[in-house]
Amino acid sequence: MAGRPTNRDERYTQVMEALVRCVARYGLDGASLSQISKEAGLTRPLIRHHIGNREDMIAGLTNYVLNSFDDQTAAMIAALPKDGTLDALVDLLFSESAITETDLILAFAALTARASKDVELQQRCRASLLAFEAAIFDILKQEYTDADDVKLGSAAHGITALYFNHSSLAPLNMPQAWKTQAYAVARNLLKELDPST
Amino acid sequence: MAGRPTNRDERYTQVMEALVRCVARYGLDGASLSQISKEAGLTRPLIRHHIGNREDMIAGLTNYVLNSFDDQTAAMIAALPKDGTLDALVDLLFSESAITETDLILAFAALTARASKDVELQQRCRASLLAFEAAIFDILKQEYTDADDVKLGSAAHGITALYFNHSSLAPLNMPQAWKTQAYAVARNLLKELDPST
DNA sequence: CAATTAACTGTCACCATTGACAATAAATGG
DNA sequence: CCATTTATTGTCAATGGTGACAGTTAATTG
Repeated sequence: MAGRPTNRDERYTQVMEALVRCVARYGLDGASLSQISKEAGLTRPLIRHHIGNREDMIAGLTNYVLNSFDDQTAAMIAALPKDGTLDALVDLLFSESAITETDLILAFAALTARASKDVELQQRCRASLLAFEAAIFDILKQEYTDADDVKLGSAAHGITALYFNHSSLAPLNMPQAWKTQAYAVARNLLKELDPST
Repeated sequence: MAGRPTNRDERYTQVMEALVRCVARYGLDGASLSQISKEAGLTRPLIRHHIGNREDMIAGLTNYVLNSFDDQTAAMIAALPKDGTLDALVDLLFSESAITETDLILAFAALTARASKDVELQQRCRASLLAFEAAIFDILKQEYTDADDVKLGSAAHGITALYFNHSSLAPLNMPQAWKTQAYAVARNLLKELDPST
């Protein structure tokens, strides 16, 4: 006989989404559990019941952020069309509609800053980042099959850097001209790979 | 008649340097005043005597970080040699010896993340960042006097993004191959400006 | 040496946050 | 309708951090 059905998974993501927003704005230790629970629309004792104490929460956040980032990387590959791949890629990374994912990158950055004190965290963040860069590389490779791998690697690195920088500086609300420049530079990096020039 | 000579300036920078390190590792709210004072080699009541309460400290940090960043920008321009300017620039930004300044960029990033809630901070960070990018632009302009301003702007933007990304991800202790790629991409951006190709 | 000024230390009360637990309400199976 | 399981709420003691102040020591001038 089974009792009341659990909603742990639902509550879990509910809290994690709120936590990502809080961490993006206030840092890993900047928000109290009350603030977080308020952001999640829940009570403080309730999030404790479902997730645990603060330590458990940031452990959960780590998993959530890194998994989400990896999932996003995989989804990015899957979502690209057969033709016009590169334009679609640049749009995907630098369009305004990626606001939700901006908080994820900011939370990733917050974890990154702490990684200097936590070897395991350091390794996991590094792996996710390298996987992202490798994914970009694969996409470029698929488009420019006969290009030099070194050049492809450089382009992938540059685009990754532009993307992280673009997302990390989102809170500064940079002028439109600055944002469009990110587009332009990304395109320039790709253009240089084009064998027709 | 004057009493004991003041050492406020000395203590001030002493605390600020410690604070930059703490903020870089633990975030704006991640370190207690005791930790900070310990990092500075002082007692907690003493840093209060010289600087004030926590609010005063982060206000001081904001000024310190942004001023230091602006100073660094100015010093960067001044330090460049007459010939081989661009190689020197890339070395200056991406060499290993810039470890001290890495914490400054990380602190800058911490302030940036909070800027979404503080309009004045947002403006100041934005101004510093744009000034940095403009400084890079001027350096490039000086070297390639007859190049297109749009292309120069793109290159300046790209180098800035690479530099911030490189510094922000320093805690991840990325592999050497990754770091040298930052060099390579920066050089590629400059190479494209070269009229001889 | 006296006076003065400021650095430095010791200490304490206050308060927000946290962790924990008991009690209640809700939903499901038999 | 009962038993069971879990969500949800209410509440409280303990902890840690903060702010503040009184008191002490050190350095400099006349």
